[in-house]
Amino acid sequence: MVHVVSLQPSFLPRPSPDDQGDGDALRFCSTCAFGRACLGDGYDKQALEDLHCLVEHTAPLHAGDEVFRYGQPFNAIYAVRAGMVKTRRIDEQGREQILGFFLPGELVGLNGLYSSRYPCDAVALDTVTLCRFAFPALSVMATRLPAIQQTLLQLMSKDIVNAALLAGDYSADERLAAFLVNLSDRFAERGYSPTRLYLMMSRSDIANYLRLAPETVSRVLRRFQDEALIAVEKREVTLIALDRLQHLARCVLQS
Amino acid sequence: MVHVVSLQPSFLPRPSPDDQGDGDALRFCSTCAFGRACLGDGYDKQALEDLHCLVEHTAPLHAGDEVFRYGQPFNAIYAVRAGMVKTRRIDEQGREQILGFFLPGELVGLNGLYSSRYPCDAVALDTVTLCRFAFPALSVMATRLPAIQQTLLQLMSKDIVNAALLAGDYSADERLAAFLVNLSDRFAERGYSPTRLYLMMSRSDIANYLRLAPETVSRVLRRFQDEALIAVEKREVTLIALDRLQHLARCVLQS
DNA sequence: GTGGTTACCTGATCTGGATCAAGTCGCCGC
DNA sequence: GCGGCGACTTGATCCAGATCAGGTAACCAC
Repeated sequence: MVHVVSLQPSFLPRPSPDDQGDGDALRFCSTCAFGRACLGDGYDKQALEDLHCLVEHTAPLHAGDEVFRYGQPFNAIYAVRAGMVKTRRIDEQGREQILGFFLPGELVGLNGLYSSRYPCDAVALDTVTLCRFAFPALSVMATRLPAIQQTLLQLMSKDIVNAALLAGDYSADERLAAFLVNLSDRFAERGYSPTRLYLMMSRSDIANYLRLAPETVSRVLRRFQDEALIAVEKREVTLIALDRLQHLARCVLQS
Repeated sequence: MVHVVSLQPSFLPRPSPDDQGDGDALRFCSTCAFGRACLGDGYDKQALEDLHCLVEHTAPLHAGDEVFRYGQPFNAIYAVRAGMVKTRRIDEQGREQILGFFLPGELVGLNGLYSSRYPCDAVALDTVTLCRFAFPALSVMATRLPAIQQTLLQLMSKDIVNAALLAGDYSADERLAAFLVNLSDRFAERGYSPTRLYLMMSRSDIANYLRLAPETVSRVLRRFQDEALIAVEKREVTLIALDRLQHLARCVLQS
């Protein structure tokens, strides 16, 4: 398997002397989807230790590297530690369909559980580091640590709801506004600025994800800028009138 | 809560003398999403008994009745026993968005887990009977009976994959072909004919679900019939050239 | 029967966004 | 500097599917 990443178990000693066993683990884990579970807010010691043994930190991936690939056996899910990941499906005509973008703290790969093969590729958009949670080990652990089961079920449920959002028939304006507001929310959740977004992905990726043409994305961004909703500087977007954007996006995002 | 259905616990005596405690339970359960678990292929007796106590059979709903409603607290998922259910979301403009159709044996309501409120309405399309699995009781049981946890996770994972399918930018022909092939597959899975489909839902519902105009659905069905792919008689559709339909749908359905 | 209602079909027109076709800008290599 | 390349923008044209506007047929109430 050419694209399997090299893994470094988190319980091995690390070079840097100032990290207590795990670099910026505390800072990261507190914003991670599994945060509550990993940090062990009052869970039983043994299970927690097992969970920490289960997690492996991957060596950094670089832009274009694959986390996993369509059709590979599903054997792990990944939490993004740093950088951004996109998932995509290539259909029989060779057309790419982008399914989602994943920020630090978010979980990639849950959709592989059904069919026990990954139903899409996951690709690093820049330099990315990940936490790897092996399956079925994690699922076994979930039976012992109900908080983990709960987290898994909730995250998947959330993905179902989110997937349904983009499926609606919305206008280009609504889609793009929803995209920006959603990113803003997710950045904010993880402790980043909700108004200054750096879009790691290309315009074509955005367009593809929103099922629009790249030209349309350009034009709508332009118009949003003309209407003083946002300021665009290459891939850096500043949300100026978040309220008006939210209003535009309200139909898409209400959930 | 006006719309809560009346429930009849399955372990109470039933009127009909010829059913062994649960009517056509065996026939139904063998095709249900939880089938393996409920029929207890080699699971521990106690857990199985608990599961059967957990399940409640609802009194029949009639066309238009609601199984659950947007915003209600999430407290159960439902397996369809007979009839068909649709889920829908009404957005702020009052526009209806149909999220899915559910056949006998399929599970409705999993998307309520995240947020612990149902994110959509579920409505009976005809006379419908259901099995009700209470939450969080079911989730507690899942920690004791790993097969149930596995089933839950897989079903949700499947929903994620499915939701992504309709989100692609496909032509009206591709969408409708995929819709018919998908229904055919699901009917076949549950032991119904894969070629003679009775579409319980209206043309508008189909159109809405596929993000098309009702007129477009009419026209495409007409064309499919002219091209001898299908035969349409009101709501009864016969798939004549399933292979050609599958070919049309291949980009949408490959998963 | 009549009138009303609901579901569906079909033709004519319109339009949002795709597609086609040049651009511009920044960046890297040399 | 210059040429090439990839990401992005901008304008002109096109088209799949939406919308509009009548239809028909089945069904129910009275």
